Amino acid sequence: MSETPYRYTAELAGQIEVAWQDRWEEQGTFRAPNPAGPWADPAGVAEHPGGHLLVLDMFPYPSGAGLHVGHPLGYIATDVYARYNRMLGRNVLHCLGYDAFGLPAEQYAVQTGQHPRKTTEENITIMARQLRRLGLGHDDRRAIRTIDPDYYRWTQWIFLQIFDSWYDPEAERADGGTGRARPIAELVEEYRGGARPTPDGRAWDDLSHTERAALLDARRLVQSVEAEVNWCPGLGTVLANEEVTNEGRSDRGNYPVFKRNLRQWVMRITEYADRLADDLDRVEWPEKVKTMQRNWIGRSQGARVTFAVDAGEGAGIEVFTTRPDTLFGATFMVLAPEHPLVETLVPEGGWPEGTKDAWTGGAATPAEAVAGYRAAAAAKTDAERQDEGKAKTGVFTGGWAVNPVNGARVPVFVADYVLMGYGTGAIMAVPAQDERDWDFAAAYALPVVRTVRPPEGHDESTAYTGDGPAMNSANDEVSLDGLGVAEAKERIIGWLEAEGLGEGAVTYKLRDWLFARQRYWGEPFPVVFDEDGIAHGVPEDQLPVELPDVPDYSPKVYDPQDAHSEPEPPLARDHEWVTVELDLGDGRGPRTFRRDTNVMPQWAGSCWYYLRYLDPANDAALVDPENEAYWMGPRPEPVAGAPAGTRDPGGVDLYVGGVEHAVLHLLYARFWHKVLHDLGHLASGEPFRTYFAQGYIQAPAYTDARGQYVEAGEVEEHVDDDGRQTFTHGGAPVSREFGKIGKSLKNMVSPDDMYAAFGADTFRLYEMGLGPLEQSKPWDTRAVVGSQRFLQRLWRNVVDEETGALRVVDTPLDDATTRVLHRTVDAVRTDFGSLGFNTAIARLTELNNALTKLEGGVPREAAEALVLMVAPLAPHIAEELWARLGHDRSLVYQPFPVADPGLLVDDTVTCVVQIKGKVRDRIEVPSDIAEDALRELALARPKVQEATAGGVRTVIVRAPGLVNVVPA
RNA sequence: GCGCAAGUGGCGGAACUGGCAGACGCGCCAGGUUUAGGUCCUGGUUCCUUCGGGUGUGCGGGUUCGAGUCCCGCCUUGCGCACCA
Repeated sequence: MSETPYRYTAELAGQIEVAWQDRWEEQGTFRAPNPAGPWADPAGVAEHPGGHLLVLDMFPYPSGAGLHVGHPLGYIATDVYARYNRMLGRNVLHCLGYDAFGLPAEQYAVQTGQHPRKTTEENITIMARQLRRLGLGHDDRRAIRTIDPDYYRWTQWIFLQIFDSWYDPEAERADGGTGRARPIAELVEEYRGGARPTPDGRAWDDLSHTERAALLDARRLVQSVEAEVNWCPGLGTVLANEEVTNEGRSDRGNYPVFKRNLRQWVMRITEYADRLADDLDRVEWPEKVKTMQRNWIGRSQGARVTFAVDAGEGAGIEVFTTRPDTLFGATFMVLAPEHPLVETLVPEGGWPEGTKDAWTGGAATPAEAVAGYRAAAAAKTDAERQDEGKAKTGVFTGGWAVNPVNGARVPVFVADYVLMGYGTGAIMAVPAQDERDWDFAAAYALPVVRTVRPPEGHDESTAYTGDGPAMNSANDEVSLDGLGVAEAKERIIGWLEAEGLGEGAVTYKLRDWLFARQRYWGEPFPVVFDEDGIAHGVPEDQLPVELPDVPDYSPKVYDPQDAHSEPEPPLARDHEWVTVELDLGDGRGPRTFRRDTNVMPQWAGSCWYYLRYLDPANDAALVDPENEAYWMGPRPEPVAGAPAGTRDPGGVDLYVGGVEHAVLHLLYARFWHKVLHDLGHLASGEPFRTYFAQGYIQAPAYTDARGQYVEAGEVEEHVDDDGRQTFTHGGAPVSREFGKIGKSLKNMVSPDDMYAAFGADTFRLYEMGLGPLEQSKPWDTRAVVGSQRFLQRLWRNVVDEETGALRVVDTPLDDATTRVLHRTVDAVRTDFGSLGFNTAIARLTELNNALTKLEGGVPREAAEALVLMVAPLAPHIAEELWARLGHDRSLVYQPFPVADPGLLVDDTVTCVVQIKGKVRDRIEVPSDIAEDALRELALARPKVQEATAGGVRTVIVRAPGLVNVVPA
């Protein structure tokens, strides 16, 4: 029998933790009242005079491997923040659901031969157990799952809202801007009423069924387009641009991706490019993430200019340029190899007059040269094109164009440094002011005309891309000479527009969002096709379109290198499901349709889950508007750092998650949110007002002599004679590195092990105490014991380890401890409010240690305050101690301790006396000492006297803490 | 190549607007408790030192009475972008 049966061991911690988790669940402790909807509880809402707070974690994906110790970091942080805010009297909504559709689950299911629903649900069960054991204060009623028909019914509903919308760039918005999504029905009304003429002028009612559909489909925010897409044979599906890595491989699975022209569904996110870029000013996000989104959107301002072509009539080559001011320096043109005009430019027969040898690529005719170059370019992936470095290659097309500003004949080249996917796929080349064009000009002996005067000392063998006065830039009608870049741009655009040669223009790097996947495990499209191939949304009252339980859910995958394979969705194999009789409610009665066999990408479910959290049981709307306005509506004040005059867009109060979703999820969700806002479904204009990018926990991983990872748990550590650490695995030396926790580095550490060895509270405290939340930090299981010691001391300050009796005393706190207590309260409040949990823990540790050293037991006042302050971090032990201290209600809604400002300053402070900036002496002085008095006191000190024997040059006094004496 | 972060003890990290560098924790050292080990408790722990002090926040300069903090130039690491016209 142990002498300390009431010691706070991992075992006791476990008992306490599970008991409180049960109690919280039974009592619905963390259920946040809603103002409206099926769970309307206005009285409950009114009980929170402190207002409301919506705290959100990134939607977790239930992986088959279970959680590792890196996963809970953000969940713990938001839980601490949420619990702290509950104690401030706020109505806090915090919950967690599961993003459970998607590729990994499907891949896993295919591998194991089990249905993805089965494996997914098993994974959710495991993860839910692991998370529950952490003691997160989640509203358990709101744990939604994307794979549930009650959920994806609304995913499909949102899809239909977007499908049935068009973007009206002229429409005014409530926020004063122009451009917003409107229901397609309004477009129909405009056509029908004549407010908007049809392209050929016929009346709407005279158009055929298919003609009308074509007109509307061209305007919808979801469109089926024939476009160059990313085809991934290894996954058997097409992918969005955002899902393809820089190396031209799939984000998931790392398979090769090929460019293919295919007809596919896209969401017209490009219509929102400006707003997605501009509204970043209105949210509080890490600047890094805002920059990533801005780069991805890639907005650039410039002009479109048309160059007439020698050969054919009309057409001409349209280029986009950000430097229209340099038009006079355009000495040649370049088209992307895929550019459709290339063929029309190539003359029959041999090389035209003026062709230089370097331009021909050694071919006998332009046709041969161009065909050869295009074939070679087509055979390369984007990655291969880039791998070849910056060396410029290309061939002359044999065609000539005319520079519209000076009539100069300029040769037209094809070169793969111009990309078909950006701008118009054609450029005017201005070697003097563009490095790439300079390189090309140098390689192909093309002329260079400087049109911006470089500064003194500029290397004449390079392009000059900076600002400066224009030169060589005048014709009979317009002169830019002497103007700076900005003014020159403005003037030339004015002239181009007046002459009908071009116009100011904006282009974006952002492409429309390819939305369909030829896989099984996702939301089916709520779309059917009629006998004319026209797409119709499934009527709302017939949602959800349930994912059928097909016998063969494996996607048709191919050799990953087989670029010419074709996507084949698994749903297409279920002929019974594909063919359906429906009444669309359009007065034509039930008819036979063919279902769309694509499924939505994984992002679909995670684009709006935070909205469903607000009202998960609502079957009349995706969220009751009053609930959305309450939890997410705009706040009176804009976020910190927003430009003057900014209106708050609303959104989640705190969103915590990894930065890996900086462009994908965060951009898609903003897009959907804005569409729903435009259509009047949401009061908020942004989903995430404040986003905090957390760091990762890294764990040691070990490689053997061959560079292979070995199981980290089997590695032995040694210290050699020099005190250096060495590591061995099975006797053989291995080397250590730190990396992402997971199977591939064989360095998995499970929270389950931490629960067993220390308890959840210790684990929580350790993760929060490691360092700043935004930083990546190494995991060290051996150091966890420090957090356990803290809780053991806390426990011992309240409970006798031998008898289990209460140890606190009902004597008043001494003055010094009172001041320590109040200073701790003050510091901890500041730290909790700014997610500074590591420093909060340091302060609590100091207080705890101070109480430990008190003679004669810990006064109740201090013990209770400490328990309350520890509660957000280590809620179970805090609840247990609170109960043992005689309280019969949970401390979750207890007011957080308040510091008395009068107790934050001491009566006396230690003043530092410096001589020439070096600390030489200290004096105890009253904290309200006057400057002059302090100066006298300092100058009278023997050490100062000694140092200033030769006189005093100056004395700096910063009462009451510092005096710096500078001897002459 | 361009852009953005960050470099502080053996380790993770503290340090508000320039004002006692190293809070708190791990590890390590010493002492106490214990038959012993572990636990727990107390103290110590930048480096050098002739024990007076000197030195010290990636490197080199600068501003200042005073610099981890501000300025200039480098180095290293991490992240993002990378022919985007």
